[in-house]
Amino acid sequence: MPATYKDIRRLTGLSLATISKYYNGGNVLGPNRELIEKAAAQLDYQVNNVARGLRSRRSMTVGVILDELASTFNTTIVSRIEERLREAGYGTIICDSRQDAASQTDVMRFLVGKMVDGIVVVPVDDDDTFLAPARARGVPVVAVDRLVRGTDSVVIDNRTAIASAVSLLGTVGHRTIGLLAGPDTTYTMRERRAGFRDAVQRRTGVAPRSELTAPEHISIEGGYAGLRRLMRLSAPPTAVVCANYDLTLGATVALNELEPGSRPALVGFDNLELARLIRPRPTLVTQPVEDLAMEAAELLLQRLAGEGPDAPVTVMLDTTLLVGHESTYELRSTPST
Amino acid sequence: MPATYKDIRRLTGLSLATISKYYNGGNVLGPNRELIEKAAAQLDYQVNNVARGLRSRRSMTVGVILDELASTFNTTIVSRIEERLREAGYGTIICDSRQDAASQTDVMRFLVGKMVDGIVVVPVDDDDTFLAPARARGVPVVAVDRLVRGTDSVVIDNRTAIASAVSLLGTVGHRTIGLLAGPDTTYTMRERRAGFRDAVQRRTGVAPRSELTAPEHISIEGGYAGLRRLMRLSAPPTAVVCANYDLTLGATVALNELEPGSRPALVGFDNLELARLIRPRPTLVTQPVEDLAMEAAELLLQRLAGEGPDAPVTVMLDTTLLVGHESTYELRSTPST
DNA sequence: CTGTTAGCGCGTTCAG
DNA sequence: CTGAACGCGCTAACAG
Repeated sequence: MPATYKDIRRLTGLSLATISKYYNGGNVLGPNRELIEKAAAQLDYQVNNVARGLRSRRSMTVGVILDELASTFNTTIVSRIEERLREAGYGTIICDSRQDAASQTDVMRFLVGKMVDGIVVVPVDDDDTFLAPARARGVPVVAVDRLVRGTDSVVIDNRTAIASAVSLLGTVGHRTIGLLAGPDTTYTMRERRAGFRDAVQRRTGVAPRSELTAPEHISIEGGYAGLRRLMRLSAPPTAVVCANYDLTLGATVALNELEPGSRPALVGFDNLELARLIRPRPTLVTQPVEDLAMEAAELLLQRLAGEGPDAPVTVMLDTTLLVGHESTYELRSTPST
Repeated sequence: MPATYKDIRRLTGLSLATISKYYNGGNVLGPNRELIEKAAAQLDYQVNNVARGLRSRRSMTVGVILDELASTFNTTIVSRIEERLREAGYGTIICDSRQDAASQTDVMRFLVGKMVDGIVVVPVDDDDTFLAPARARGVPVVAVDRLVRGTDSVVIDNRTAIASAVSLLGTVGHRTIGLLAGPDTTYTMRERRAGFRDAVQRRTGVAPRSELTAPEHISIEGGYAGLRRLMRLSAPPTAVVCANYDLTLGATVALNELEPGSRPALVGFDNLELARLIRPRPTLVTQPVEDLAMEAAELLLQRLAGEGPDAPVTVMLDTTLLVGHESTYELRSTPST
């Protein structure tokens, strides 16, 4: 049975209002402060945030909905967001929608029912109807890694990211470049594929053959199967760009099974942990994942404080092309004579 | 401004008590049920869980404290626990203690202040004083992957896990076996190292030289550096057991940089995702991570329901030794003549 | 600066 | 089975 203001009142003789003020940064006389502090220590008192939430209409919790918890990208996002929000006193309720739209809808209702003050979401697809409960309640939502119309969004510049990879490969002589990317059902993949096609078109004057950009399942196995598929084409690519971490991982495994001489150059996406150790160092499109998370957290905190512009904000961050150490050789196209 | 019972009363003419009963599984007449349902739909009514929590003294949220969010092991744990608890109506507040004891203490206070009904924790080390706030409040705690005295714990049989790896290696002729493990500051690593020493002692009659079991930093880089260190010994091991996923990953990278003929046999820990693709398939000690999570969730739900034995429960699960496909060759010791 | 008073939205008595 | 009344712990007016 936790202690309450009443217990403190009993021990100090002060009124509830004074005690409340003490706990809410109001002005309380020195002697009274000490009285309260002593009583609180003795009672092991802790503010009841539930009662406080009922009164103030703020639960001091936010919801984070992830399309998939088991991904490095997302855990980094959550970790940073949680850290920043906790600093500000918010608890982070996490929900994994497991790439399932129906489950995402359930989770949204669940969170709104839990009276969260705000929501960060990495949506499973482009259908934003699941946001309805939050919108109806006026609960602020920040989308991460997806551009959602009518909602604050924090994304990376996907087109430029992929274009820079294509550009680098083109510079070192590659003419036939393949892309390993997921289906066009998400913003991210659509942008990356579009960025790829545009970049190739600009460089060569023609769009890449569709078999060079066919969608794969977004997974390690998808990357593995995808690279093998590309290399079996009648005119296989001499270089491959991967549009995602898992695809990069799978493609790397497949690559290592090929004869050294017949391996295409590879530009991967985002796998920083391993990148430091694998030799030759792979060339990578690197997302500023932590910045993405920080921007999302700050944006949400702003909304929670009732600040920020009236219109939805879109924050777009730049990626970095991390060129592999011994990549001059690695990236060079094998002469096609 | 969300709707309340009062709004429903206005639309139905029923009393607050009846409406409350409807939402709490009580007996309400058919016609009245329909009335309430219609009004609720019209008002887009949702129960205010904060108010409910104040009254019922249950916030219907639990806290999960992780020593590190950015680990596959932990994300799997969280994902499953979150799923199970949400089914039961509980929200999961996640907190990353980032391997820092002080931060772990902060987080515990934070969660208790948030009035969580229970806590699941993967502690950073053996010091359990951080549990004090939960104990003082009678908040049930379940420890995962660590044995905590006086607290419900769900762990794996670490000693047997490592012993089975040593046993397999011994069977195929290895006499000098190295271990890559972290320092003895956590239960897990202590058990695994002890299991290793015991198993080697049983097989050979003597304990392994300490340089064969020296602690490494638990990370990909630690595994990388550790394997290289072992191979530089005057009498290097012909086989190496890794006591953790990251160490396995790093050791694998280092292994691939060695001359094929001089590579030790490797038994890894837990890296299921990659294991399906890497050839030859590595031999792995596999933890039942999902079961671990489920047991923890069920145990906590039991405690939340006020059930279960009076004394703390320890659940110990078995691991599986997943023998690599082409491992008969891989695991065989190179004749040392 | 402090105390008094009146709820926040809901669950739970107890009568009826 | 239903309704009226009270209070969970705290905050937000007001008075003083």
